[in-house]
Amino acid sequence: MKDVRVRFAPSPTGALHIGGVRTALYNYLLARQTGGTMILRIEDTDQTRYVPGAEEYIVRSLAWVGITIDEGVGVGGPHAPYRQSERKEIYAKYAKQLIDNGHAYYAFDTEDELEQMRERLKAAGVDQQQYNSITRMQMRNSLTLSEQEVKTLMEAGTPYVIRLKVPRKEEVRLNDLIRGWVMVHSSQIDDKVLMKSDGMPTYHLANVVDDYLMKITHVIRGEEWLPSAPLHVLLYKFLDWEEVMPQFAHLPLLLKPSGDGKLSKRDADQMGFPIFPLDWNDPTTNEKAVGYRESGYLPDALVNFLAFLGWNPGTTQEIFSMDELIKAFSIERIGKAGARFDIQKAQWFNQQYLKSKSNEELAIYLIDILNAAGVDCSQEKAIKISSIMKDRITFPKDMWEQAKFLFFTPTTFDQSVADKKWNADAVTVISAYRDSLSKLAHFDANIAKETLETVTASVGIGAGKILQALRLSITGAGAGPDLMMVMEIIGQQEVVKRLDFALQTLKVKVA
RNA sequence: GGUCCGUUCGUCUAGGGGUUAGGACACCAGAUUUUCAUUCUGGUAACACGGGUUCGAUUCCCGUACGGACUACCA
Repeated sequence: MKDVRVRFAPSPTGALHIGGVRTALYNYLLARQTGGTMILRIEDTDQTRYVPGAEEYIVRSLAWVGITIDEGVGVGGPHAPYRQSERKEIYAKYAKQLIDNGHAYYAFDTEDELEQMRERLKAAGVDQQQYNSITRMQMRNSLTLSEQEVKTLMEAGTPYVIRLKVPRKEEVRLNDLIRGWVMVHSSQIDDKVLMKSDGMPTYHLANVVDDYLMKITHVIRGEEWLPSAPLHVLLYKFLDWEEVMPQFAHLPLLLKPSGDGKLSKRDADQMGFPIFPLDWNDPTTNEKAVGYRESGYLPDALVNFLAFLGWNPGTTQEIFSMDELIKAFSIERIGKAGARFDIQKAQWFNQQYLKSKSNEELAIYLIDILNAAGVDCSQEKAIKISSIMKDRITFPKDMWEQAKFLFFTPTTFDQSVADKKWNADAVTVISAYRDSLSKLAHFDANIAKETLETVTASVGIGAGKILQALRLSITGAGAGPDLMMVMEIIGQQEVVKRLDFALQTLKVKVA
């Protein structure tokens, strides 16, 4: 195989969608596996949809998930510029070439005229209302107008577009890497606009020209492009680039959790999960969206999850680092059917990745979170907290949110637990335990435990019977991480203080 | 409507002419845990339908149904 060159080519119309991240990932995996080149190209040919900050957002998002770019916007390269708006003249040149070769033509039809044509066809019961080999002969273009008329119109500054002259009868074939041969009859393809009246190319022309000039070998993109792929094949042919045409791989779509339709921001909002990799403030609507990063997803976990949405290695291994993905990836093993987006699976991956981290690593996350919450914490203490919370969390922030009692003395107690477990025995043991603890010269989890055993033995009440009451008095809740470690983290004095408080507050019909 | 693509447990999927149709998530149950969580064990659960081809189809072929994408001077 020639040197693989792939590209990710988003348009900067907003934040990068999670589906786009997956597309970028598959491109990246193929590039890295083959020692090829990963290119980032920005498809900003629609000036009306340009959103400030979107391009930068895309670059930052890719960097966050660990997709590095070899060539393109932000890094440069031999085929610069990589922003299509800066390549206007290039497309114009090839459009002109197509016209000279009789494969394209100028069209002067106004929006109203196009609308009228569609209405007319619809009224006549024609299946497809398109600008094609038949209808173009009834429109105002350089095929129906005389050379002189065309010249006059253009000199008068009449707006015009350039359209592809799609042949009337031709079988267009394309061998998709994922779907096999796809055949479409040219009569089904309309005379797509190649150059818009503002002098910018449309996606179709720009993408073919750039892929050719940038020597792209594999076009890996979403399935929504499949219907227009035959058009692109036609373009390669008319430009005489057929032999170097890239291979196509149209990825199955990421579907809503309900399964009906492409995953959209709306669905994500409704179901309460992120759709963008990073936080995004839309400058046009002023809407704020929370990203995967800010929600507490680890980039490795997100990547692992995304990679498995539409692809699998054929083994039972589920956890893959980026390097392992690079080794295992293959286009052949990409599925054909759309994959529903299941956020629960993403959470499971996140949990797995979190669990595989060392306490020291987790402590770093925790300290960040605590700082943001304005809470002080030593590294030593953060490491201990990480160790007891590690197996109970899905997101780093859980270490804080589920363990606030480590920092604040509880002021209330879970009533249902109190009702069930706070009884005379509990009061007896806890009172005695409080007294023993207060006299200790040294204190840690082990000592706390030994002391409890001694106390329960001496009063003849099983530790199991009162442990939940003890937990309640220390944490305010009936469930939580290892209680002895909790006591060690809180410290002797604080524990005694809390026991006093609980004994006073929960005082029960002890007698 | 037209064109194209698709269809294995609820979800992601493996598999493939003869299998107890495998795994993972989720769910349920049991064990461990002083609790919850983790972990372990077990369980419920799938080849859309109809024809063909075949000794035999979930697997191959053809239809049907259903779903999706596309159908702009948007990408």
